[in-house]
Amino acid sequence: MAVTLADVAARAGVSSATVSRVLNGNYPVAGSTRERVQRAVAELDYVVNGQARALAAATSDLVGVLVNDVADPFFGLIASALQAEVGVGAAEPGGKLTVVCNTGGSPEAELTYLTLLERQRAAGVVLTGGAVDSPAHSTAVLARLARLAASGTRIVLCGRPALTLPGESAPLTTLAFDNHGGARRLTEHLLSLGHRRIGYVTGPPERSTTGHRLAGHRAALAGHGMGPGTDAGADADQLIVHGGYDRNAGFDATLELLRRDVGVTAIVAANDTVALGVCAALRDRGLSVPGDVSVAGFDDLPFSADASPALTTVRIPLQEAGARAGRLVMGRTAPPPGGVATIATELMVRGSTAPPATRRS
Amino acid sequence: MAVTLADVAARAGVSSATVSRVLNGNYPVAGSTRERVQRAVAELDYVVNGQARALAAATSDLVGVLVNDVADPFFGLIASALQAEVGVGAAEPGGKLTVVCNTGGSPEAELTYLTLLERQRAAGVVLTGGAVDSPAHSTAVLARLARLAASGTRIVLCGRPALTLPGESAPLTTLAFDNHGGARRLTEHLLSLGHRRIGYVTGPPERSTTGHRLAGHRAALAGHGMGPGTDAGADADQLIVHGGYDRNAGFDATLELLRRDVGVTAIVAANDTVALGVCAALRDRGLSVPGDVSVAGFDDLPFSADASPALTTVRIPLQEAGARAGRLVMGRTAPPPGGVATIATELMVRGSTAPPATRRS
DNA sequence: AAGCTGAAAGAAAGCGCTTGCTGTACGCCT
DNA sequence: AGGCGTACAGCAAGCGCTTTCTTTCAGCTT
Repeated sequence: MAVTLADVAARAGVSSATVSRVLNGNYPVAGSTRERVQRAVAELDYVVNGQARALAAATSDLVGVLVNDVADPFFGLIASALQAEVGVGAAEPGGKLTVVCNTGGSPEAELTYLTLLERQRAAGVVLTGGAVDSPAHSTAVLARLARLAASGTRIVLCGRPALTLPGESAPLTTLAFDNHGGARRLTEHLLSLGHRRIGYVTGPPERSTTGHRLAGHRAALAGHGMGPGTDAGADADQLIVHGGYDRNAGFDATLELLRRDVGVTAIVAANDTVALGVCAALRDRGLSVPGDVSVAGFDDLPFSADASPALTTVRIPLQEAGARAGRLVMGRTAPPPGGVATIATELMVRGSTAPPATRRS
Repeated sequence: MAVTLADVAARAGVSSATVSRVLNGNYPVAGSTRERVQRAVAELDYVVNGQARALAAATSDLVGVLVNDVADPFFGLIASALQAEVGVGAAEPGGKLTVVCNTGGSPEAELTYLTLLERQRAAGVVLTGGAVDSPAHSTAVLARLARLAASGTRIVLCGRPALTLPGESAPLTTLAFDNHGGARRLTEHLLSLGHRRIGYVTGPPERSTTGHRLAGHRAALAGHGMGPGTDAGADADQLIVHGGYDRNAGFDATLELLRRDVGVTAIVAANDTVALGVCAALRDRGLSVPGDVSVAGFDDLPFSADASPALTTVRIPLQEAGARAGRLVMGRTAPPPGGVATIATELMVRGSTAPPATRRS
């Protein structure tokens, strides 16, 4: 049915080995022969069978990327940039296809997709966000990754905690986001505006990012003498609500915060999506942003600049990170020394934060 | 290096054919033998080589989806739902990996990825949005699709114009969005609010969607006696600005519309992203939405409900469409009769549209 | 003119799997 | 008891390519 190498060879009057060599250009072929072969290829509209090639040459044209959900702009931006980097002019030899796997944050799905990618002998795998910090899961993932690495699959972690393979000294290649620093600067910004009662809506507890951002927030408070041991920090826990990474979590958490009646003048959200929910809840209760309560997010997703008021947030250069992960997984770039590179984050001050309303006590 | 079928066979004391049969479960194997094989598989941690399997069985575990850009929520939602549908419990036999290809709307990229997918002998291909309505391109794409179809690759078009393979009577399986109807109802909504001067910012001219939406808009106007031939429709062209699908296009187009000073009381945008730009431009000029000018979008992307004011728009059930495309491309669902199914759109009335401000003439 | 070199082409052995066909041994029928 | 059908299991032939090793042959050297 389909045209094969042999067909092309027959038409060009050469052996299939020669055709293969013309196609791959890694062996001397006389100019005239090359031309004849190329003509035959064009005439027959021959397209190499990637599976046969992969089997024979023990290579693969696939790169996998594990994301929570590619519909989430956070992951979409990473995946998009990665794909652009990996796909290269696409026809170019070495250009690879990107397999997107939505894990939904489920450890089982993550393992399953890892197996599927191993089955396809993927050339590389990029793991993003979704890490669930359970030791059991980490162990299982590590086992899979160890086998992948052993079989030559390049592995890159992007925005998730560094992982060290058993028996290795350096961790796997990792692009870590500076969540801690970003969160710290964000809270410092609020403090410098004069806020002293700052609510905080966390992300899902099992996500490592959640902890890092919260820690940054606390570091900022501590730096202003509002640490846990201090007077000002006495009811610090009351200002924190545990949420999740979606809009509704922000909405509900905000209602809870208001119910506690702790007098917040600002609320920091786990990320921009949550911040949207926070704003919605505040408006729902008749409070204006930032007139009554300032709101800040994290990630600087595209919609954040267009929200009204525009959201003060912390920018993570997701596209740069995705592109860099792409280069790393293709082996076009050397891994950072020590395996781990930290991606800087940047405070974006916009309209959703302002000094607290002056009120008589 | 890697564990092969033969290794498992040796360990289980059977032939590799038997191992293959146990793995595929498509041939009778005695219970005791099956068990022994399964134990060997587990002990050796065997993972089948997908490429070898694909070559031998002439099957593939890949499904490709061509999108403009997966970072764009419009495509991200489709891709995500598609992936979820196609990936099935993932381990399940028949679960396929989704290859995401960003074409950036470029015809060449589209062709290149189609070739790449043919090379991998993809089991199916879903083409979304990005169609550029140039005849040359259509012809080239058709040629590629014809070959793919001939080799058994299932093809589904999602949100792009139906295409008929040369020599075929029925078009390829297509999920078409009812852009025309949605746009018509949207404009009718504005008309019924009392708007008579309605600006329109189009999408990119080469996109088929652009034409359909604009046609729907015009149909609504015509239905209210405001067609091109009428008095009211005399300067209809002045009310239309040609734009693109991004925020800046909306911003610039709006400024242009205001510059023309045609007295618009409402602006319909090509899509939600554009609408965001429209709102930004209006605010930039000191106009309030919907106080001074009503604004409407299209697509009902997730951020639209959270914009403030919340955006009146036309909902396209992108996730349903993606999931359905997934089922079709997997052959789990029969194609719609006639090949083409139209996906209904729904008017979502929210806060960004209101009756025009009463003004003395 | 014989021998050598090196470039170019071919033969053929796999890569790891599936599957049609060929055994083989058992149970069952008559 | 002899012949058959049935249920498994194995053999071996590919799937379409890459790549090692061999062969061929033109062009030089001495």
